[in-house]
Amino acid sequence: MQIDPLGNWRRTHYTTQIKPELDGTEVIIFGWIKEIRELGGIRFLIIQDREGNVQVTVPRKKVNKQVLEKSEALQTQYSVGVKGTVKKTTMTPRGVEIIPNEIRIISTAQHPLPLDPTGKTSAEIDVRLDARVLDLSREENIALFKIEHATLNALREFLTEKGFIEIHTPRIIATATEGGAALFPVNYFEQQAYLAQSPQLYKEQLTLSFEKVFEIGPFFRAEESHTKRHLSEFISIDIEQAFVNEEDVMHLLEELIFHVCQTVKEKCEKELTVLKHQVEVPKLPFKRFTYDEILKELAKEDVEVQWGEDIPTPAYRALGKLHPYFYFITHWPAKAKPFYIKLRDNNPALTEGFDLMWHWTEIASGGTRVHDKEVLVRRLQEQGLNPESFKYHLKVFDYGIPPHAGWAVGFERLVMMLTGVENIREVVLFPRDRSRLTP
RNA sequence: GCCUUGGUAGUAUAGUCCGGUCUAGUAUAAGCGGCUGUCGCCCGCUGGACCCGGGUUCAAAUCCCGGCCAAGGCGCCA
Repeated sequence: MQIDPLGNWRRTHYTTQIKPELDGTEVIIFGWIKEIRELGGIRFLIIQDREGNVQVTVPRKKVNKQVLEKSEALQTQYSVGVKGTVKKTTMTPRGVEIIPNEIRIISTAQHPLPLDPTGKTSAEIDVRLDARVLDLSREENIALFKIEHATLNALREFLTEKGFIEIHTPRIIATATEGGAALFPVNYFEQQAYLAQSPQLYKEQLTLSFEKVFEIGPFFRAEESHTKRHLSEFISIDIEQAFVNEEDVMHLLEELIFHVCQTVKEKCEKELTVLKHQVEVPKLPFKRFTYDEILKELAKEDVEVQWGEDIPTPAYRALGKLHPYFYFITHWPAKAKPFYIKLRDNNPALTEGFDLMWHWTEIASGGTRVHDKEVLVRRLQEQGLNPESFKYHLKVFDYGIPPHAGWAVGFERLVMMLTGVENIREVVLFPRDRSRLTP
């Protein structure tokens, strides 16, 4: 197969910009052959680019020899450039087609492809992830990741508007930041290091200088999880703010969720249609339930949870049926929250920590933090952690650390909510989980 | 890590319970041919598969054992 050079051809229009008003105009489009419908005397080519697709019509007896030969050599997934004349027509759904004057085959594809290029036969997630780049070229996936892009923009726009400064904390760390989740070890020259599980301690420290900070970035958990909502590498949206408490950051969080839902609903109408999904803009304020209230509700559903323990997944599923929307769970017991979460002044058995739930999935978690060094040391010990391992963190508390609060949102889980996708691996370009390290 | 289910052409599936006309069916993708208005085009033809190893049996895709792989659930965790 002779490959044509790109040469001096440059795209004049995306496929979606080909409109009936351009009737008679010569255009150059680039894209991939998604379908070929051959009717003998006439051949229809569906060319897809990242914006959509358009039909190129090749009437055998009316086109030149070059076009005829090239169109006969085409196979699905070939990358092509088409220079042609836009023709207004009533015979396509879009009301336009392109009659080619010249076709360049820029890149070929080896058949059989690992996935059905037309998408008529859908493949399983494992097969799709093995051929991920090809999978990502499906219009559903392009739509999905455009929504992710819009979500990220909306997040940054909102937090920046609220006066937060974007930061980047280290991914390579010396010790476990907060206990809890397992870490991936890394060889750091002659030292043992780990991949960060969260920016928690760093972002808290930075409230001393920048007061209001946020970070959007990947973190790593070496957990054995095998579920539709866990990854070994995931994106966390973290904020931390000085001189505020739990209530303030919960308010900020619900406003952020509202803003993101509204923005995506407005700006991604086309993408949501492709995904056959609707974003519901939630009503403010979100409902708030205390841990005790949740336990009582669960008891009514015959789901018993030992007071002080975390809520097990089946119990969350039951909760999701009772509350199919966003809601906060507050007043968590001290035992169920990490050492840096502040205990309530009037009842030290409870914390000023909260979770944001969407149906049965935990979307975010946060709270007021401990900013008293002595309390922090005591809390570390109570949770079986060695204060010596946290000496660099604790030192910062001698420099005038302000009272502060913050939260972290699981970005992929937020995107799942926005797109209606049920497997977290679908919303990650190249997901990492317990058994997947490639591609 | 534990539990459950599964592994059949490139993809998705039927067949597996109850072993034998299974020479393994179908759809889609691919190749060839036909067709001038398709839009999941249509029609005809062609090629393409039982995860690996062992066992039981006259006979194994099918039953048994071991392994590998996957999906999902649980725990962990966000």
